[in-house]
Amino acid sequence: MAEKRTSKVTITEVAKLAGVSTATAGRVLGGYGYTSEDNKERVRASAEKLGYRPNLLARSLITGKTKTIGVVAGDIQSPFYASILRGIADVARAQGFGVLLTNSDELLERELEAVQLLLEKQIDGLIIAPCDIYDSAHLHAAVRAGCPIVQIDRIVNGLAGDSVTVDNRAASRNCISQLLAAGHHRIGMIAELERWASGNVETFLDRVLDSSLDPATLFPSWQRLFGYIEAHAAAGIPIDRDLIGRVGAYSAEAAKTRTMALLSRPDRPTALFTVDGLTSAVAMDAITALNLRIPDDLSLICFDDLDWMTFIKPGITAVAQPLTAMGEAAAQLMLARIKGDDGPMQHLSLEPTFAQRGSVAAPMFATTA
Amino acid sequence: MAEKRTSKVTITEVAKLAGVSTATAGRVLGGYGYTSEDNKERVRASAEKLGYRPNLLARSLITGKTKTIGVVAGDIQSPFYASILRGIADVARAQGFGVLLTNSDELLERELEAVQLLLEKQIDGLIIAPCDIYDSAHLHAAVRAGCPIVQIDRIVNGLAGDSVTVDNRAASRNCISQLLAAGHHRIGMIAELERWASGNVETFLDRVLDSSLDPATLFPSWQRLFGYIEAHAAAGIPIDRDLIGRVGAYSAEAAKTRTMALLSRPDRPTALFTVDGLTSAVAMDAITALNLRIPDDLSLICFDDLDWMTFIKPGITAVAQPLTAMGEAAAQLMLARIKGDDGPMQHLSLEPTFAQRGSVAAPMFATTA
DNA sequence: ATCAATTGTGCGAACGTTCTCATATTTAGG
DNA sequence: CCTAAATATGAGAACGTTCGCACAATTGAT
Repeated sequence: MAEKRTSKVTITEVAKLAGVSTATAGRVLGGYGYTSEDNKERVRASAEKLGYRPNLLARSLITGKTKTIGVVAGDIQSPFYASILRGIADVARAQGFGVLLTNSDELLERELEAVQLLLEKQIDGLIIAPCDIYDSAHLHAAVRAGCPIVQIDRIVNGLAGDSVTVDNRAASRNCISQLLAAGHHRIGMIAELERWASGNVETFLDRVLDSSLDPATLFPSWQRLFGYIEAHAAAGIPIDRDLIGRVGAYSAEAAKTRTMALLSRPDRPTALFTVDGLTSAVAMDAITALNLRIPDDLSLICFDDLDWMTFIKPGITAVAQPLTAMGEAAAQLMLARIKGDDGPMQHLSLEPTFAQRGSVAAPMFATTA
Repeated sequence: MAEKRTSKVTITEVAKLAGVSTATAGRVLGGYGYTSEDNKERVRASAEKLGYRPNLLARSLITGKTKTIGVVAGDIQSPFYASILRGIADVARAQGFGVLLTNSDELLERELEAVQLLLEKQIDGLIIAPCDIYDSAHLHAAVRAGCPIVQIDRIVNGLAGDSVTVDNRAASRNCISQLLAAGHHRIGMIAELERWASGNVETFLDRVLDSSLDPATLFPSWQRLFGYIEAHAAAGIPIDRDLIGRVGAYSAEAAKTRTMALLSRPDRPTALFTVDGLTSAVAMDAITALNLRIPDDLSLICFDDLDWMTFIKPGITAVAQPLTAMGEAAAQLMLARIKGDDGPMQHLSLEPTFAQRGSVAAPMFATTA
C-alpha cells in the first residue's frame, strides 16, 4: 500500500497541540478527574482538529475492563438465539458495551474454543447457552478467574453464575393438560432429548414419577418431557412410550425421519407436541407431506412461537418464550455483575405466554386401540 | 469481593518460572521467532502449570491487529441478517477471528454510533449493510483511516470498499416475467422503497424506461422495482401505478396497512410480488385475514425464501438469496484485505436460486377493467 | 580456516492509554 | 490570617505483550 497515514492520532499529539500534558489531555478526553474549563475547551478543540479517536485497547489494557461481553450461542441462525441476541445487544449498546459473538453449534469442542478466545480477548463477562450442564470445567474455571457468567436456557449444575430460563416443565405440563382436556389420550411428542446423565427414557419416566429428580438439573427438552409425564400422571392417563419421539440430536433430518415414522404409524397419535422451533418446522413439513389436516386429523401444540404460526391455515397454538426479554434480562444481570454486584446468584425464570390459536380440537375418532 | 486472585498470570511470571527472559517466553508462547527445543518445553510446561492465558489486548496494542471484525447488521433478529452473520462468523472463527456485532435498525444515527464504537475498539475490518448509500461520510473516513470495508446487500456510491450483493434487478425481472407469462396483467408489488435520492416513483419509472439510471446506485427494493418495470416494458404491458405498494419504511405495521389496502381494492391485482422477508410474512398474514386462496384468488412470488414457504398450503414460489454464502464471501473478502490484499475493489454478485413451488397459476378472471 | 548465514537469547523500548504521586493553586470556613 | 479541603496540572510508572537490536553460538559452504 502506497499510503497508510492518518488513523493513528494519539492523545500525546492532541496534548502537544493543546499545549498541555498527556495526563491533562487524558483527563478531559477520558472524562475522569479535574480539569479547568479553559483546558477542556483547548483539548477538545485540538482533538476535533486532529480527528482524534481514543484507542479503547490501550484504555482496556490499563483499566482491565473492555466494556465487551462475550456471547456463546448455539446457532444465531435460529430465531431462538437470534432473538435472545437481539435483546442482549440492545441492552449492551445502551450501556456502551460491545458484543463479541460466537456459535457453538451445541458442540462442546466449539464451545471450549469459543470461551477460550473470548477470555483471551478479555471480555468483562460471558453470556452462554452451555452445551454440557453436568461438568463444564472450563466454565467453572472462567468464574474462578473472575469472569462473571450468565447462563441462558439451561443451567450447569453447581456453576456459580446467574441464569435466565423459562419454566419449561410447567409450560409443557400446561400444553399437555390442554390436549388431554380436549380428549386426546394418545399425544405424540417430538423432542431432541440428546443427553441425560443418568440413563434412558424408561429410567427417566420412573425417576419423574417417584419424584426423585430435580428438573433444574436437566436440559430443556428433558424438562419438557418432565411436564409431559406429569400431565399424564395428573390426568391418570398411561403413557405409550412409543409416542415419545426422541430424536437424539439437534438435526432437522433426524427429526424429520423420527416425525414421519411417528405420524405414519397405524396407531398414530391424535395430537402432537413439538418441543422447539426446529421440530415444529419439521413437524409442519411432515404434516404437509402426509397430507394431514390440522386440527381435524391431528391437533398440534408447539413450543416456541414462530411467525408463520399466525397465518398458516388454522393458527398454530403455541407457547411463546419471551426471547428478547430473556436476552435483555441476561444482559442486565451481566452488567450488574460487571458493575460489581456480588450478591447471591440469581436464577430468573421468565413467564412464557400461551398463544391459543386454532390447531387444537377434540380427536375425531380413536385410530386404534 | 473477598478474593480476586488468579486470572492475571502474565508472561513475565511464566518466564521467571521457566528461567528465561520474557522475550524468549514470548517467542515460544507467541510462536514468532527462534527458540531452542529445550526452552520451548520448559516455557510450555511453566505456562501450563500457572494456567497462563495470553492477553490479546496487549498483543493487539503492539501489533496493531485485533483479529476482530466488526459487523453492522440491520437487525440480527431477521432471518436475512441472521443467516449472513452466520456465514461471517463461520469463516471468521475458522481463521481465529472474532466478530463484534451491532445492529443499526437501518437508522443512520445508530450506524454512526456503531461504527464509531467498532473503530475505537480497533477492529481490523468492517462488514456493513450501509443505511445511507448516497453519502456516508463516516464510511469514507473509516476507509481513509485504513479500515477495510465490505458492504453487504447494497453499495455506497463511490465508496472504496468491496461488496457482496445479489442481482436484484435481474431476479425481480425474472419473477415478474414468470407472472406475466402466466397471464397476469395486474401484478401488485409490496416494497419498502424508502429512500431514493432523485425523486418519487413516477420520476423513477421514467428514468428506468429511458435507461438513464444505474441500478447499482440503488437500494435493493428500488432495484427490484427496476426489474418489475423492465419486465413489464419487455412484455409490453402498461404499469398501473396504483399497484406499486410503496410502504416507505421498514415497518411491519405500515406494510400490513399498505398490503390490506392493495388487496382490498375492487380491482385488486391477480398476482402479488413481495420484495423481502418482512413484506412476505405480512402479505401472507393479510392474505389469510382476507381469506384469499393461493393461487386461485391470488398468485404469489416472494423475494427471500423463508422456511414456512415450503410447507404452507401450496408451496410459495420464491427467490432465495444465498445468505450464508454471502456472509462467507464477505468475510473471505475481508480477511483477504486484512492480510494485505490491495488489489482493485471487488464487487461480488452472487446468484440467487429460484424455488418454483405452487403459488403461481393463471388468473381466474379479470377482476375489473 | 574463513566468512556468511542461520539459530538462539536477553535487554529495553515500544504500543496508547490511565493511574499514582508530587505539587501548585484556589476556595471556604473559622 | 490560617488551615483544610477541593481543584488543577505534569512527570513518569504502570498494563502485558511484541519488536528492534546487540550479541553469541552454531551451522555450512567456499
